[in-house]
Parts: sequence; C-alpha cells; structure tokens
Amino acid sequence: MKCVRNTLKYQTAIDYSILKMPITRSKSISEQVNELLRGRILDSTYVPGGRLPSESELSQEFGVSRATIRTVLAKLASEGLILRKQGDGTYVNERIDEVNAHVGGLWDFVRLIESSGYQASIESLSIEKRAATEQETFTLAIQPGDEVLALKRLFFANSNPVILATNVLPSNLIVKDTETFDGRLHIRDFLQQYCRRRIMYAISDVRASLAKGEVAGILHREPGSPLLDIRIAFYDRDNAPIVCGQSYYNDEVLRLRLVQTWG
Amino acid sequence: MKCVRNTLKYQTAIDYSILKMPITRSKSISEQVNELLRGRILDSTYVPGGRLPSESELSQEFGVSRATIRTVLAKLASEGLILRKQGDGTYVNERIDEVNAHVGGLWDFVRLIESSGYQASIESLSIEKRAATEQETFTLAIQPGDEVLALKRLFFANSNPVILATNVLPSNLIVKDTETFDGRLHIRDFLQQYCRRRIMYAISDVRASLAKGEVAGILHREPGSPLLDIRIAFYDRDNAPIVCGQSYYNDEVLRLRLVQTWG
DNA sequence: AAGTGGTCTAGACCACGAC
DNA sequence: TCGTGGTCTAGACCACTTA
Repeated sequence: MKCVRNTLKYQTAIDYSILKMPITRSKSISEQVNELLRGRILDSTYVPGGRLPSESELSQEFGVSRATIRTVLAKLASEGLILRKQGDGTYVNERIDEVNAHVGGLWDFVRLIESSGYQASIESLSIEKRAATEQETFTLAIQPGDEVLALKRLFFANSNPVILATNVLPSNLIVKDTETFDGRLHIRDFLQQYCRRRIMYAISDVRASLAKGEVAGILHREPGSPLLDIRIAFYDRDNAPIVCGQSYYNDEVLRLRLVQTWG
Repeated sequence: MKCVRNTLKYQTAIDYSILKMPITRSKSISEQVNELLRGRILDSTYVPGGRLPSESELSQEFGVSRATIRTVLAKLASEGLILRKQGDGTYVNERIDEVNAHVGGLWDFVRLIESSGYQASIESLSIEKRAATEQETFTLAIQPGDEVLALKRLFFANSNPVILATNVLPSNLIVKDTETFDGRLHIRDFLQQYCRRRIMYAISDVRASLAKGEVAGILHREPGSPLLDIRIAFYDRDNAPIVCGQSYYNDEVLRLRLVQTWG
C-alpha cells in the first residue's frame, strides 16, 4: 500500500495571485479523495459493476481516516455512481452512463449536453441592460424600474439548438467589468466572479408548455409541439434572490433525467 | 439543558409482531434527532428566518455527539429546510413553503400534494395482470410474454385530479398476497412489503407532452394542452430493474417545484 | 466466523464572519 | 477576538451478508 497522504494534505492553492480570485480555497483532503475516486470510476480503473476496495483499504491507501473516506463514498453514492451494500461491499454502478450526465445538478447545461454524448456549444443571442419587468421585480425583490442585466443564450447539442436560456440579475450587483466574460460559464460561477456572491440554493419550477412563435423557430420545433419550461431562482447566503432564469428545453433531443437516491 | 438521550438511544421497534413486518428496524439516534428537529422547523418552534441553536448547544440538549448533530443538519440543509453559514449560524429557510420536492430525493406524490397545501387522495383505477409490452420487457429486463402486474392510480389535490400514475412490475416478484394492499402506499413501501425488495435508487425522465384522448379526460384538461410526462425506473440493491412507472402530471394545478442545494 | 458497511463518540484544529 | 460551522482523526461497537 502506498501512502499518498503527503500529496493530499492541504494542497496549496495555485494561481492565487495570477487569477486575482481572493476566494480561491485550497482543496480539502476529501475533495481530493473525491476527485481521485471519481476519476477511477469514470475511467473504468474500477470496472463498472465491479467492487471497490473496502473502506479500510481505501483509508490505508490514501492515508486518511475511514470517516473521511466515508463522506466521499456517501457523496458518490448520493449521485448514483456507486452502490453500497451493507455486509457486502461497494460497487460501481454499471448504469454509469445514464447516471453520470446528471451529477452535480440539473442546471449545468454544458455538462448535461456533453455527457449525453453531444458536442456542446453556446451562442450568446443578446446581453442587454433594461428596466425590470413586473415579474422580475417580484422574484428578484427589487423596485419597479430598477435596471437589470439580461443574458440570452442558446445551447447547441451537435449543432442542434436544444436549450434557450435567459438569465436576469439586477445591474447593481455587478462589481466587475463583464466585457470579457466567458459565455460558457455556469451562472453560479458567473455570480462568484462578477458579483462576488456565493449561491446557496436554487428553486426551480418545471412545467410543460407549447412551443410558439419565435421560440419554436429558434429551437426548430413545430409551433404547438411540447417543450419543457424551467423557471429558476438562485438565492445567496442571506436568502436574497440574486438571479432568475427561464429556459425552454427541447426534450425531444436532450433528455432531462434525474437520479434519485435515498436512505 | 435537559438530556434526552435516554429516550433516544436505540428506541425499541414497536408493533413488530402486530404489523408482521420482519424488516422493521429500530430507529437510529440520528433518525430520531432528524424527526425532532424537522418537527420543530415545520411547526415554527424554530421560527422561519430565525437562528437555530448552535451545534454544540444541540448536541448538549440531546445528549449526542456533535458529529451526529452534524449529519442531521447536513440532511436538512440538503433538503433546503435550513441554511448554514460558516462563522455565523444555522437559519430556518423562510422559503420552505414554496418547495415540494428536492433534486436527488424521491418524489412522494402524496407528500408533494400535501406540502403544496392541498388535501391528497388516491383512487385506484385498475389492478391487472397482463403480458408485458415491448417497452416493459426492455426496461424491466424480462422476456416477451412474461406476466406483469400493472397498477393504475389517480391522485387528487382537493378533489382535482392531478396525477395519473401507472406502475408496472413483473408478477413473479410478488411474494405476498396483494388482495388487501393499501393504495396509498408509495411504490417503495409496496415493494418492501409485497416483494421483499429494497429499492436503492431510481432514474426519472421528465418530458413535456400533450394531453390526448382518455388521459385528457381523466385529468380534466383540453386535448392538446401541455402535460408533464414522467417516466421512472426503480432499481434494487443488485442493480436490477424492479418497477417502471409512467405519470402524467397536471402542472396547471400542481406545480413541480424543486430545491437544489450546493455544498 | 469473518469481513463489510452503518452508527456514534470525543476531541482536535481550521476557516470564516460578526462584533 | 470570539463563537460559529467545516474538516479530520482514531477508535468503538452494531447490523448485515457471504462463505
């Protein structure tokens, strides 16, 4: 058994000064163990359907306590990547491809598209500052007439347009120039970088709707055909709404799939 | 501080012989602490938006270790009931009422309806044994012609029909007479009681569809109006598919609101 | 009977935020 | 600075499955 603890313990954050991101944290031991194990699962070092080493073996290999190993395995199990059987062992879920597309949440569209086997690309349709709509003043808890920044983006799966997403946030939250921002960024990371806000949770409203007019055209659907309509609101640590979004999701091409675990 | 540990420690399972459920387990300490804290949150003993006692205070009050308290609080946080702020404290999420399910958790339609503020009731439309369809032989990994049991149920919210759910499982899995089964049972519990199988996880596909014919009539929707179409497959500890289901969800009346947390 | 994962403890130290 | 939650440890014992 090789003890790799020295390489694990409180890895120094690299690029701290270069990236000028004061919130860069060094990776915790469990994060590193998580990435290692996740990597071995995804690249079939641990073969699908096969058994992982026991908790004690893993804790010895990595030189960490069994409790640390357990927190990592618990997370992987909650994502459906592994199955844990008391009295038996821990197994790699052989349905890994169905499951992997949806770890880390539903709303990371790039990841969702790519792990569904498509090439993902994004087209920024518009970035505009305008007065908030009535609906937006309500969900964002701002005043009528307050200025908001609206990002309208179109996601492609192998050059098929699949998701039309609009995100709206109050202009006054932006503390860093957005001229050069990366359109592929997840909203969560966008907020961290340009607004210095950390998102704690989101509430989504999933609905069925009918494609019509402009939206139908953009997503290449017949008017009147069904589309998923997902409204989302993100909240920060003070439970204040930061961003609201609306996405039309062409589920004819891209499946919206959820893995549910419990216990 | 009152130490209630004696009442918590390994509570004896009641009704063991009466219910004839051999798999009845005594509740673990953390399950009991979970129910206590969840109860205090839901009945506003801990007021919405207010702060909970600190971890050390809670561990003293219940006479359990801080680690135990932390596993419980982590679960409540993952469901969006509480917000945890490092360096500050733990707060009751004042937006609990807006949510009826969480990403990664099981969707219990009865609880979903009730937590949306409606009275839930269930009508069993049909229970029949028949040959499996082609689709079913595929998802359940059985042979063409194998017999399946199909349960068709209609869920009401305040006497409005909102969900039409069909669940299908291979007949040969049933090891106990189903004559007297309780139609309100969640499929998970049904399987535990009548098939002696424990479900480990489920994969759901959420799609938008159009109401048509019989379904439109049952759910009181105009033909051609949008409906959510949720397909689900349940897997047991051996990763074998046990049940597949299909639900039409009238999201005009009952919203599907999901909370998603990061940590 | 042996080995696995599941639960729980007591205690140490770190990171962060409010004061 | 102090108290909060966040991370990690070492070790005990329980519950379950398999051989």
